[in-house]
Order: sequence, then structure tokens, then C-alpha cells
Amino acid sequence: MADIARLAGVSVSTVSRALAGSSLVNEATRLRVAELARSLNYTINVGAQNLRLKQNRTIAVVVPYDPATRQHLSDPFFLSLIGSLADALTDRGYEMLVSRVDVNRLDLAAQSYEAGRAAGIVLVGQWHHHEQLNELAVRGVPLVVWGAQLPGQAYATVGSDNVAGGQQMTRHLIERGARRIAFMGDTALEEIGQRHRGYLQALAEARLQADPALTRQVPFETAAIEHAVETLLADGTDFDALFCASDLMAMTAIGALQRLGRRVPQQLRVGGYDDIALAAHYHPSLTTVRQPIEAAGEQLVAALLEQLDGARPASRQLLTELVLRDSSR
Amino acid sequence: MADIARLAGVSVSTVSRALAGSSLVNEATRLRVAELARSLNYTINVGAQNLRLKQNRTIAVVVPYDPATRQHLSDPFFLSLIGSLADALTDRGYEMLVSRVDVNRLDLAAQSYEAGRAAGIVLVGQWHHHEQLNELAVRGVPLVVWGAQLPGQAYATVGSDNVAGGQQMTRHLIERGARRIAFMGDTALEEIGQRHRGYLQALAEARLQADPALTRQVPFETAAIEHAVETLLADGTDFDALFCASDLMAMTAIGALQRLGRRVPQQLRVGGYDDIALAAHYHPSLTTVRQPIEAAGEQLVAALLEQLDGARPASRQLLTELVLRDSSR
DNA sequence: TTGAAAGCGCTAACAT
DNA sequence: ATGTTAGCGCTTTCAA
Repeated sequence: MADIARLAGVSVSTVSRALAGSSLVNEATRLRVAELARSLNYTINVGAQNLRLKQNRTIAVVVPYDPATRQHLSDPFFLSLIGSLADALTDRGYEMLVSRVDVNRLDLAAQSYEAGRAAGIVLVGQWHHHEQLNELAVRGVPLVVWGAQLPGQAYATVGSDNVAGGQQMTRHLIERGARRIAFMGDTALEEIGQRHRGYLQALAEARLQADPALTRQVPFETAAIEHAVETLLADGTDFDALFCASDLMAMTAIGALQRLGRRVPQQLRVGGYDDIALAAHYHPSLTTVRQPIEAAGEQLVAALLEQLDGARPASRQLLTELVLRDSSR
Repeated sequence: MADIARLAGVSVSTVSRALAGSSLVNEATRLRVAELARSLNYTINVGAQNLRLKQNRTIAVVVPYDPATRQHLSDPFFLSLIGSLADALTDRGYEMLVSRVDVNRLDLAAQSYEAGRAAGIVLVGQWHHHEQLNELAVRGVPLVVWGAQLPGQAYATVGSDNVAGGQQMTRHLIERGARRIAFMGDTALEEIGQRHRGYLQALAEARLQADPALTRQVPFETAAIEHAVETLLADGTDFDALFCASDLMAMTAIGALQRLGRRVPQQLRVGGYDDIALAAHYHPSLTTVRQPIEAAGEQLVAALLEQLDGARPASRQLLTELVLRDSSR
């Protein structure tokens, strides 16, 4: 900026004003400065600008990861969510800082905020850490979490309506003639718990008995899913449909079922959750509950920016949509 | 920092030194300052620190996107690559700034570098923009690109050995008895072009005639892939195997083939490229060429950091591995 | 071992 | 319409 000032024969303040498009500066000088800036390939030093303005147009997107399972960023749904956040933030002129943080040290998620690196935090995935997140929010960290809405929650969440989603899928399977629907997923995770609640509600509506043996606690791990399928078949549990807590889980389960000689959907209807890109191209194509991922990114960003504008954290739920495909035909 | 100084009864310089672990500071003061910092939940303002030190521990990861097709960040391979970069950068104490940029304005990719936001750039995907990238490199922008190595290239690339990969898959299909192997992909993209070259080499090795009608120029778009499959079947082209330039393409193609009544692999063997997570769980599970994605992130980061240390840009190729699964059985 | 002071690149009163 | 000056939070000479 000093260089430009010298070359343009004005002071740095004028350059600053010219570049900022201030009306206080003569049109001719403005053009001269702009031209010079362009030819010198000048771009403003955002760090210095932020320092001075105490402003910040960077949002930290934090991905919790479990060091025990070494389960890194890999679920296509979360990966796509990051893509969608990148789009939403870019559109609004924000930059996106991505980091991963140990789920057991979620308080570290706030670091980039407290260090002045980021204006706010988007946490991709709630896990079991409701309490820790509440603490962050109480500390005043601008925070939005992708996940389920919980009672007594001081932070904002954006998530799909998991109860409704669980209900939609279960109703659909019942409509298709299923009477004994197995549910697979880790219900200790709030989002999954809510989907399970929807499942139970739909069963009750249809006056179907909910058999606890049909609910299988299964984490998001290939081996565990395959093992759960084997057990389900081996222990002689009677079931005619399977509702999996995510598409990835459903695809893995279908793979295992087919390897064990079961045909989907002829012998067994299967439903997933998420509607990841591949769900449509899987074979059989996967009936699933769509979580609107583009909207997810936008709403997460919108909810956060509202907080930055001083609004109280407000959660939002996105509508889910049942997507009918072959796996439940 | 001023607060800590006041509370500790020392100057800010001493606090700065204490926090930086300078040996110039009394052990007792150091501990007192550290304790105070912890209790105040203090974290250093990285922006100010960077400004002062003219250092920078942020790397910009830039994702080119095509505004025409509105094809955003969606291929699982690239998404996973971002995950892997996040891991590699975090491990080395760097932060990751993610942005997308119009493929037609790749020069903008350098902005975060020139604005002092980032110490260097990782570009995820080379597209057709060899020339533009060279310009950036010549301008002195520390830059690493995921893609193919090209003659006369001033920037560093990290990529898998696409020729070898194409060869591995083609040899394998030939070994399995295929004689007329169709190739599907956009060979104008350098990486795909090299895979195609490997394909041709393997055919030549086996003294098989390469029929141009078997090479189909198909972009990475669902509709185009499905259309290509339909055409391939409809125009009576004789082929007994299909090699797709990516797993996503292979899965989409298999879906289309099955919908049109062809059985994979019984009537037609299919191979993919990438080995995305889902390839193992697809049905039939997908024979593919693995691009080692964890290594990819690490090597991209390593190649970039070398440049930051003053080394000349050096490209690297990663070994591919043929992964045998059911789709080619 | 510590403190005072200058300056990283920028913006915004305040003065002209 | 422009320039002067102070200061954002930090590090580092230089002096004590």
C-alpha cells in the first residue's frame, strides 16, 4: 500500500480509502490508485485489515474425530456438508478454515475463535457432547452445530427433522407390507435416537408391536455393520425389512446381505438415511430419507451469521423427504 | 497479553517471551505467566503474530469448480482428498483455508497467497489449465497441484501413476479373458488421458487391436454416463469389458447396465479407478485401481512445505494398486 | 532477566 | 479531497 501511495503521489490513507471505495476520494485519484493496484498485482493484507478492524470474515468449520477408532473425515454425508458449507460461505464472502479436533477435547474447537482467527464456529457433528457444547455457548462462542435439537440447549443446531424422517421411512416400509422392521444404528447418538423415536412412533401408529430384538445398536464401522447383519441372520430373528441409520450403513448392510444370499428387495426391503449422491446409483438403488445438503450448508451459515449480528442462537430444522427407489420395491 | 502483563506485574515483552518459551525469562515468571494465561483462557492472536513475524502457518486448499456445469465439490474422491489434506496439515501444525474458485479464473487461486492469507496453495485438480498454473508458478507462488505430470511444467504435481494404473486395470481385464475392452472417460483431462495411454499400452502388449470405437469421451456427469452406456449398447458395439475413468463413473455405469438387463460381471466385467470407500461395499463390489488417498494428502503437503523451505518445486508420483473385487470376476 | 520502543500493514478519527 | 497520527496485538532489537 505504501508503494502504491508513493507511485500515485498520495498518502496511504488515500490509497486505503480509494481501495475501500470511499466517497471521500476524488474519482480521478481513485481510478489511478485502482489501476496501480491492479498492475502491481496488489491485494490487501487481510490479516492486517482484520487486526485493525477487529473484524473477521473467516469461519472455522470444525470436524470432530474419534482418535480411538481413528475415524477421520470419511462419511460422504459429512464430506458433502463441508462442500456445501464452502459454497455457502464463499457466496457470502467468508473464508472457511477447516480443522479437525479430538471429540474428547471439543473445548479446543473454540480456539480459533478465541485466538481471533475466526468469527465463529460451525461444528460438523454433535456426537455425545451436548454438555461441552453448552459450555462453549455459555462462554459466548458464536457456535452452530449440525445435529439434533435437545432440551436445554444453549447453542444453535441445524439438522433435519430426524423424528419425522424416521417416521417417513418406517411408514413407507409398513405400507410396502413390512411387519417386522429391524432398525440399525447407534441410538445413543441424538440424531439416531430421534430417528429411532420416529420409527417407534410409526410402528405404534400402525398398531405394530415394537420388538426390542429388532433394534440393533451398531456404530458406523464397516466391520460392526457386517457383523450385525450376520448376527441378525444367524440368531434367527424374524424380520422382513431393515431401516439403517445412514446410507453408508445401508449400502454396507445390503452388500453383506447379498453375500449371505439374501435378495434385496425381493426377500428384504432396506431403507437408508441421508440420500448421498451414490444412493441413486447403487444397485439396487437405495430408498432413503433425504437430508437437504445444500440447504444444510446455507442454514448453518445463516444461523451463525445471525449470531454474529447479535441475535440469540436460534436452531432450525430442515424438512426431510422420502426418496423412493428400488431397495424397498 | 496486556492483561496478563498487568496481572503478572511484568511487561508485555516478558509475557511474549514467556509464552514463546524463551530461555531469557526467569522460570518462576514463566510459570506465573503460563498459569495466568491458562486461567484467563488466553490464546495468542495468530493474525497479529503473523503480521509481526511475516510468517504464516496457513495453507490454502483451492478447489476449482466449473460454473457452467455448476459442478461443485461432490466427487467422493476429491472430498476425501480434502479430508486427507486436513489431517496432514493439522499434523504438521498448519491451518487449512478452503475455497473454491472458478476454473476459468485460476489466477485467483493465488490471491490468498498474495494477500498474505496463506503461505502456499494446494490446488485440488488440474483440469485443462496447465498454462495458467505455469504462470502462477513462474510468478513465484508456492503451489502444488493434484494431477498429472506434464512436460515443461514449472509447478509441482502430486498424483498417482496414471499410465501404470491404466495398464494394471487393462492387463487384469485381459487376463480375465476380455478381448474388447471399452474405455470411458474424458481423455482431454490429462490424468484420464494418461490412464487411457496405459490402457492402449496394455492392449498393445497383449497384441490386441485397439478399436477407436471402444473409447468413449464421457465427462463426469450422471446423465452423460448413462447416455454413453445406452449408446454403447444401442449402437451394437461389440465389447466384453468396460474400464471407467473413476469409481463414481463405474458405479453409475453399472447401475445403467443393470437397468438395461446386463449382468456384471457375468456378461460384462467392469473396472473403476480411485478406490473410494464405497467401492468395497458396492454390489457387485468394484474392482478398481487404488489411489492412495492418505499418502496423497501427506505428499501434497510435503511437496508444498519443501517449496516453502526454498526448494525447487518437485513433483511426485504415487504408486497405484490394483484392487480385485467382484465386478471383474 | 527485564522493560521501552519501534514497527508489521492497515483504517479512521481528526485536522486541514 | 487529502494528509497526519494513533493504534489493532504481537515480537524483537536495544538498553538497562
